[in-house]
Amino acid sequence: MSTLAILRFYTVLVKNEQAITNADRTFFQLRKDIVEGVIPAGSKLSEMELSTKYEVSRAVIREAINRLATCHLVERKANVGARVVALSPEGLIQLYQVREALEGMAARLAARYMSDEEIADMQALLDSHFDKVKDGQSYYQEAGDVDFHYRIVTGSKNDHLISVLVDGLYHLVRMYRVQLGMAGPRVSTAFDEHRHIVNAIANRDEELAEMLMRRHILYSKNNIEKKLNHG
Amino acid sequence: MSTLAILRFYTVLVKNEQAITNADRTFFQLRKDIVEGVIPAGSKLSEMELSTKYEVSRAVIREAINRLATCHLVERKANVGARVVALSPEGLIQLYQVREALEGMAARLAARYMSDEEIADMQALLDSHFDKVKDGQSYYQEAGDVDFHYRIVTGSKNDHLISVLVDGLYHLVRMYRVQLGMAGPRVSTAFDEHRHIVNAIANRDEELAEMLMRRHILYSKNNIEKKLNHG
DNA sequence: TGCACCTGTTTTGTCGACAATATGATGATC
DNA sequence: GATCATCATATTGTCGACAAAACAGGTGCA
Repeated sequence: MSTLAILRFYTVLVKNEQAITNADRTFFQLRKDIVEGVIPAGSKLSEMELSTKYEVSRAVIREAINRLATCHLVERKANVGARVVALSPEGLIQLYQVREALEGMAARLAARYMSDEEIADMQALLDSHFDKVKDGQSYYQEAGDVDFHYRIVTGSKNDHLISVLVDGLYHLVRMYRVQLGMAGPRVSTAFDEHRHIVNAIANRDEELAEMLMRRHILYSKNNIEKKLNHG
Repeated sequence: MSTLAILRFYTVLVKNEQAITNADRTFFQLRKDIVEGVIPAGSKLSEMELSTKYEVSRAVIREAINRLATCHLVERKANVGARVVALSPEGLIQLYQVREALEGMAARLAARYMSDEEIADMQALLDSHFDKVKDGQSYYQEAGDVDFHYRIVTGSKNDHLISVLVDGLYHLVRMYRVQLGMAGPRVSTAFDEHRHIVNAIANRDEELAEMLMRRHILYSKNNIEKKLNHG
């Protein structure tokens, strides 16, 4: 995955997040460093060390770490401290199991609740992605994929779904992608799957939309598992 | 719902939680008070006020409030403070949409991963519930329902699923049940549904287990909606 | 050698005080 | 009378210091 794609991804995912307090900024920075592996997976987070490194008080670090714990990016133990989560094949499988359930439901609800305008926008987005993919600019695929999934999830109009996925699981997904280095390909096939899902949503076919989304994520999981085993 | 059932519920849900730090205790207490309406839904949480009331420092209260925010029981705004979530028909519907997705997947995974012994235990549990329901001790139904769902979720062996549901959504579900006063009935029908789900799991029929669980939750949602509108 | 215990050090948990921001009331201006 | 600016108040954000708990190293004993 190119640096440009990473940047674009971040822009998409973080577009509505703005840091107000110092704790916000520290949280965002820490999250970025963990996801991108600057702080290694499985390593211990020392409050003192981080407070000197990021030039804020321990209270701010503690708040940031607590928020990281809510995204499941770190795990805290009382009187012991916090560790960055470890990446494992089992963890990846569990992550995709939850994605399948939640994003499947998101697609169903998107078919029910998205406005005609939102659907049209998403179709236009897909068209522009198609042009780029056709032109060989496949490095946009990662960002395009994220953009697509992001729109479906927000289209569900379900606050729980949105927050669990966007604030939580997606960062973990990205952490796996970046650190275990899976950029795809699966470009063209995934693109067709996106197209089919949007069509189902446009037809207001909830059942099909959910089924196609679940398959899409299942395929994606299988693809990643294959890479993990053979690569 | 009787006080006994409430107590039993809590025992089940909280059985593996033990308070280590002061923040733990305060968090549990605050969560209890919010779920049971001692602190009213939609009300503002003042850090100073709570710190005097619960006799701990503001830092402890802040940590507790942060954890409440991760369960979606309160919402924080920077430089403004935290409010207890408001209960609304829309919120209830969204909550059950997510439950349907997650617990459906949990049932599927339970059919895949639960050991024969765990399944046998669950069948025995259901038998004992059946005896009690038959004897007219229907006040155990609520606790029995919770116990059943809890076992399915943990049976999925999926840490994300477990934490999102057990640490998060279930408390919100309980908050709706307690404060909008829905104790059932639906006792006997729900019981049959439980039986069918366990049978599907015992047969290792993932597809059926998920479908039945989703219907079970959907029925439950419809039942509650009906109560909200007509009662 | 292996295990238990004690002790000094390090790290986390908790506290009270100060700084920065929002809130609400008061008054001025159109 | 309504709207906006200003200021006092109250609340949250941040900090540094102390208390309590875990950790590591060494010592004594079986």
